[in-house]
Parts: sequence; C-alpha cells; structure tokens
Amino acid sequence: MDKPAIDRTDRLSLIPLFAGLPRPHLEALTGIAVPRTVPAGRRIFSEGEEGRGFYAILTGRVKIFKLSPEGKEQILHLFSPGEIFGEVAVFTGQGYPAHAAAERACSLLFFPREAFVGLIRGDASLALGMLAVLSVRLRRFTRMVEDLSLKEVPGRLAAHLLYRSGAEKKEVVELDLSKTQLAALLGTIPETLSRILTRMGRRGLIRTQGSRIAILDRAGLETIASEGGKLP
Amino acid sequence: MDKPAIDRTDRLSLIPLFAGLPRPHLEALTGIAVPRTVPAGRRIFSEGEEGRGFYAILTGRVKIFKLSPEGKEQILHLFSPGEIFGEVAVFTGQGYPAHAAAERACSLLFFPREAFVGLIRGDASLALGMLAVLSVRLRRFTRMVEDLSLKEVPGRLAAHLLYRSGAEKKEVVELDLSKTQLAALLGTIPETLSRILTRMGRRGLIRTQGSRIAILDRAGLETIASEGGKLP
DNA sequence: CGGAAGATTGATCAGTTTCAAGCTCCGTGG
DNA sequence: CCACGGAGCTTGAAACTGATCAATCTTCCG
Repeated sequence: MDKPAIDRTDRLSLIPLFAGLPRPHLEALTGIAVPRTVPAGRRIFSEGEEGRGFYAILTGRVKIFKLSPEGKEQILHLFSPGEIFGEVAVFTGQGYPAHAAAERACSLLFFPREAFVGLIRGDASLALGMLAVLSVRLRRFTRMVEDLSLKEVPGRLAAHLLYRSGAEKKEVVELDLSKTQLAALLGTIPETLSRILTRMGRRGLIRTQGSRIAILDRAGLETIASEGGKLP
Repeated sequence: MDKPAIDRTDRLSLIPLFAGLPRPHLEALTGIAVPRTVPAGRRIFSEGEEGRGFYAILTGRVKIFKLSPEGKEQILHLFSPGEIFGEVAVFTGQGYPAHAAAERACSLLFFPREAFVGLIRGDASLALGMLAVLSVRLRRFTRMVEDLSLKEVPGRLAAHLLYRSGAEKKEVVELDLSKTQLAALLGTIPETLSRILTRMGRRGLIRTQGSRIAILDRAGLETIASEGGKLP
C-alpha cells in the first residue's frame, strides 16, 4: 500500500506548479488527487459545467476551446504534460469558462476544489505558484486579444511561427498540430491559413513541407508580425 | 503621526481585495503602499516597462490598452475605484504586458513588488484574494477572445449592451465612456460602431440619445449576441 | 460666436469568409 | 499489391464585413 503512494507523489513533483514544494505538501496533494485517463477526442468538461476542481496533465495533450453557434472553434490553449487547466473555476466557484477535450489519449490528475482550496489556504507558497501560473496565462491572453484585434491573419501567423521557432531561432518549425487546428488557434479557418502559407512561400519567407515549416526570412516575418501584417 | 496612518488603513479596507483581511494585515499593507495622484490623460506605465509593483485605484478611472503599429487602440480593461491593476507583472517578474493611462484624474496606491510578495508569502488568505482577482480577469479575457474571434461587431455590441444592462435588466444603459472608447473596447472603430448603432435603431432594437441607450427589444439583442451577430 | 473634438454618413477598398470543387495522402480491404 | 474512400488540404470565384478616407454635422465650451 506504500509503494503506489510514493510513485504518485513522485509524479506530482514533475508538475512545475508543485515542483518546489516540500515533501509533506506533496504528499498532502497526492492524497487529494484523483487519477483519470481519457481516450483521444473525448470531452473532459464543457463550458458552463460546474467546476468541481482542476486537472494536471501527466501524459497526452488537452485543448481548451470555445465554439461559435455555427460550430467554428477557437482554441484558447493547448496544454502538455506538466501543465494544469480548469483552475479558474476553482477560484471563482463558477462553471468552467470553456470546453476541454483530449487531443490525444491523456492521463490526468484531478484535484477537487474544496480539498485543494483547503491546502492552499494554509500554504502561501503553493498559492504563490498558482499566482504565477495564472499570471502567465493572463499575459498570454493579453497578447491573444491584441493579435485578434490589432493584427491581420498574416501578422498572427508570422508571430506564431517566430514564437515556435523560439529563442534558439530554429530554422525549421515542426508543427505538432494539424493545419486546421493551427487555424483555430490563430482565430481563422483552414482555407485562409492555406492561402497565406502559400503566399508566404511565394514571397520566399518560408517553405512548407507537410507539417514542417522552414523559416527562410526571419527578418521579413518579424516585420510582418510587428507592423500589423500585410504582405506586399 | 497616528491619524493619517489610520485614515490610510481605512481606505485600504475599501478595496475588495483587502476587504476581509484582519486589521494587522491591513496595517502592514498600509506600510508598504505609496500614494500617487495622476492627472487625467497621463500615462501610468507602458508596455514592456519593468514591473516594480501594482496599483490600486482609490478614485478616478484607468484604462489598460494595447496599440497597433498604426495607432489603433484596443482597450483591455477599464478599472474603477476599488480595483487593482498591473499585478501580472508582480508575479511573472517581467515587464507590464500593456499600457495604462488615467482616464480621469486618479488617486492611486502603489504596492511595490518585493514588499508585497513578502506579505503574500506569509499570508495565504491574501494570496487567495489575489487568486480570485486573477481568475475573474482570466474569465473576462476568455470571453473577450471568444467575442473577437467568433462574433461580429453587432454581436459584440449586443452582448456588451446586455452586459451593461445587467441582471436587473435596466431598460436604459448610460454609457459612461465616449463612443470612440466603446469602439476601442469592442475591438472596432468609431465609424463602424456608429453605423451599427444606427442600424440597430432602425430595426427597433435600441434607441440612442447621446450617451444613453434604451433597450427596446431585449430578446432581439440576445439573439444577435448568441447567434454570432448578423442583423438581418 | 467660434472652434475643436467627437459623432455621423457616404463611397470605396482590402481582407476574410463562404461555397464549391479538386487534390493529396494514407489506411483499408478486396 | 492495387484500388477505393475519406479526411485534410488546396485553390478559385463570389459575397460580405469592417476599415479607410473624406466630408459634414453636432456638441459643448471658452
């Protein structure tokens, strides 16, 4: 009865949010966490549904999204192992603000609201970790709102490619999502994305081969990303 | 030397974030707070500037916004007395994510980063309050992203009017901002907003008189807001 | 009264979506 | 092994929404 508990505690320390916590806290967290596995494609929770807690991802990938009445999907986040989601519902006590679905088969940990708030109430360092997570998320949304309202699609795409290329300035970006999903993430539709990729290719900015995009003219992309995004 | 300190502590308790805190915590907060007054129109901080702390509003109004390269402005938040802003920079340690300017003359309290984190580190209840604030803000952004990417301007306007009309279903919404600002808040420009107001008037949905908007057909607005937003 | 800022209106234009039709890739099953 | 079928991707033409540019009107102060 001891070994599994220890294993589970170790897994918790792989979640950045909990990484720095002292052993006893981790064990307390292990005590309230409920494992859950979800097959690919399955909905995890829906917008408006009562928020009984949040999730941490051990393996797999989760997308958080909104749907328009006509069915168009706007992806808000794509979360990978080590990240948490659904935590907003924990602190506002209202329903989940968007839908969540497993992109691939997932193994998750569920942290029930009441129990978790109990832990946090007595542990400011855990609370500080949560504050950092939420702050980073707010920062991301701030940029997203800016992009959606102030930039056109080429600008958003350019910014996104540069972002994925990272500080290491990778020459080739490997998309680990379908172009349909990339479109949903950028707030547009696959047709438009396709056209823009083609145009950028013709202008010698990028070269696409399947789900691999080579960045040929970084400076050009940077111009497009920062000046709002018309490709001349 | 005593009286002003007490006054200032009392003022702190008017800020919802701090409202429930015990007296000694409030006094500690008073100890680190720096009063600051800002004339109308003046910039408070700029995007990217190092975030040395956050602000609470005692009087006045503050807008948080982004600018496009061409100068178009997207308002992210409008904050009123009792609210705080700039707190994301406190927890990420990076620069402010957007610009802040005084809409009207403001009196503010500034809470320096280090000192505030010190307080929060020892006080989970204060941290919980911050978590609630950030969560509400995230929820608002979630809706904003949804609006911007999934709804057209009439839909955003309809949703906004219903929101301002509130749960009490006020018949008349008194805009306390210029139409130019409302446009910036909705992610559009004054011309477009003006046209849509006119069209909605012609359709008998609303009647506008200066900065007062009467809601004539609530159900109609609800349809537009939820179905994405074409007015037939 | 004059003037400036905000608001409205019209004409035009660019960018994006929509609709529709091919196309490519790939796994399945004959 | 190859043909079939489907999902995702691409491309084209047309429709639409919102932005831009320009002109006029209103409001509200000094």
